[in-house]
Amino acid sequence: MHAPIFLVELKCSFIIYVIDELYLYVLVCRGSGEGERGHHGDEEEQQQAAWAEEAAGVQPLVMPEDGYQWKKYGQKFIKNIQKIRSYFRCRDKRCGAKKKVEWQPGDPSLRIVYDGAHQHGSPASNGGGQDGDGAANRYDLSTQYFGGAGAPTPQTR
DNA sequence: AGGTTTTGACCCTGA
DNA sequence: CTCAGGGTCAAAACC
Repeated sequence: MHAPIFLVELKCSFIIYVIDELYLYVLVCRGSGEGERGHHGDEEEQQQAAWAEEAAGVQPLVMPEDGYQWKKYGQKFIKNIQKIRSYFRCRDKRCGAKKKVEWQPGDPSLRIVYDGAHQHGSPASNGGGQDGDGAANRYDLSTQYFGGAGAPTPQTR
């Protein structure tokens, strides 16, 4: 049923499947695009980064930018699929667009599900806009994994 | 001081 | 009717 009706390749790193008008699946495959990370910060940061890397598979997971600005409002470990899912919502209140990003610890691929359509133009492609900052929302998912799923979100309800 | 992100708890839906 | 899973909200901490 969910047959991709559209396929786009981005920089050989991203493959986007448009399943529906409102749903978009993105698979991030880190094959040749090796990002350098020789960052030296505090000891704690290094330690956490190391743990995060180890947990995430030694590869940094960064949410691909799509020109929109998102605000994270939740994260959960979906044990059914053994993946961590983060919930994002468009910064624009007028816009009811939502976004779910899920990834598997130790797996460099991401799956992004767009829910709903934006009611405004892309801030990044706005010629005379005010913001136009599409590179602002960089979510390092690997660190999030460390914080959110270190203990598979007990969620003892 | 303001805004954003993170974490935990609560609520709702489906099986 | 009960249990489990998923999603959202709210408060606290950090930048």
